[in-house]
Amino acid sequence: MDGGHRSGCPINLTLEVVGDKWSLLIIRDMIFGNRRHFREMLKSEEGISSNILADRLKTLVDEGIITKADDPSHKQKTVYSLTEKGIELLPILAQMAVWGRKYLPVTEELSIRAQLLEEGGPALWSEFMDELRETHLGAAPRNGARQGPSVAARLQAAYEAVVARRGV
Amino acid sequence: MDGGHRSGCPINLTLEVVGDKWSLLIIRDMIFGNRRHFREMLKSEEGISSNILADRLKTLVDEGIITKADDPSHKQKTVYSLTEKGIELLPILAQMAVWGRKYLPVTEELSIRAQLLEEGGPALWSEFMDELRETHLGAAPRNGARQGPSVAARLQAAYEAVVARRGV
DNA sequence: CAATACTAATTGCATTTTGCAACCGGTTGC
DNA sequence: GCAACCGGTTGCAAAATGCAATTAGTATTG
Repeated sequence: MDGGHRSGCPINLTLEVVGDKWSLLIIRDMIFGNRRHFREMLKSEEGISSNILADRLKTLVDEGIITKADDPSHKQKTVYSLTEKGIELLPILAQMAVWGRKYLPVTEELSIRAQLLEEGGPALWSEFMDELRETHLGAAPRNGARQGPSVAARLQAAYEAVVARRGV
Repeated sequence: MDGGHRSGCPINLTLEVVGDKWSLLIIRDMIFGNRRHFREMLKSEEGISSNILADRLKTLVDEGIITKADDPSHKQKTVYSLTEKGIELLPILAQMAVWGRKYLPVTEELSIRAQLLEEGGPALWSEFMDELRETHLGAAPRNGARQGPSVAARLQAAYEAVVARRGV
């Protein structure tokens, strides 16, 4: 009747899908690190192991959060892309970043992106999500899209500036 | 050196603390259901078992997200309260509720609160968090506090109206 | 054209976490 | 005095996780 769900509460259902220690980190790497291939994701900051990564990618595909396709440039490569459902996880990640930055022992270089995202607020998240729709869904740039460097590029530049200032 | 953390990324650190299937449900019940005692929390919609509940409450206390105190009205009762750190998890829950309501098979009576929270936006979340500071931290009402029924009361009334309309 | 490195995973196995049900000593209200 | 309630604890089975080695096929390099 209910597909084996514990309850029909939206928070509970969300936790049933992404309430583990790895799924949202994979989404984070896809969104902020533009990682699209298995080997790239395997090099996550936190050291995910290959069996867990393979399992989570399968689950995320089944849940409609990402899609999987052959990479035309390399017969053995697989490209993973975010769906609209996956792109809209960004506000959850953003709020987690706000909370983590405020209350947990973050490192400066890994939280500079979170700081910019917090300062930019929902307007910046929205701009970023539009970029992700272009990158992952092949959507056309939205009307009135901002000129200049993309949100992804600005976040990356800020990260690299911190790394450069503080040394490798 | 780093207290055993996988990385200093704010999203990762947040997931290390609340990245499981139960912790945020306990917080949800404390925030939206005003559940403060062990036996109340045990009756969660999803059926948490007592050993898991005891374990998670201990962890949440250790992490500074909730506090534990004797209930003066009953020698054997323990009252759990949210800390400021715990209250500020509300935006994460709210975003999860938005996403879950949009993409997962929620039930109407369990998502009406999420709908009101989404419509009210960050301003309503902020008002709700101020109420929680009064209830859990003994804070004074903020200046210019809204008159009339509290956010908690409004959410509860909306829930009960749906239940009444649709039958038990 | 053979050696090497890279691709997305899979396998086996040990450890950890979860879930279930029964149980516990003490307290409270009737 | 007794049933219901209090916050847990215990024992045990099942599931999830973590690690290291391995796989079969593909691309690059000398």
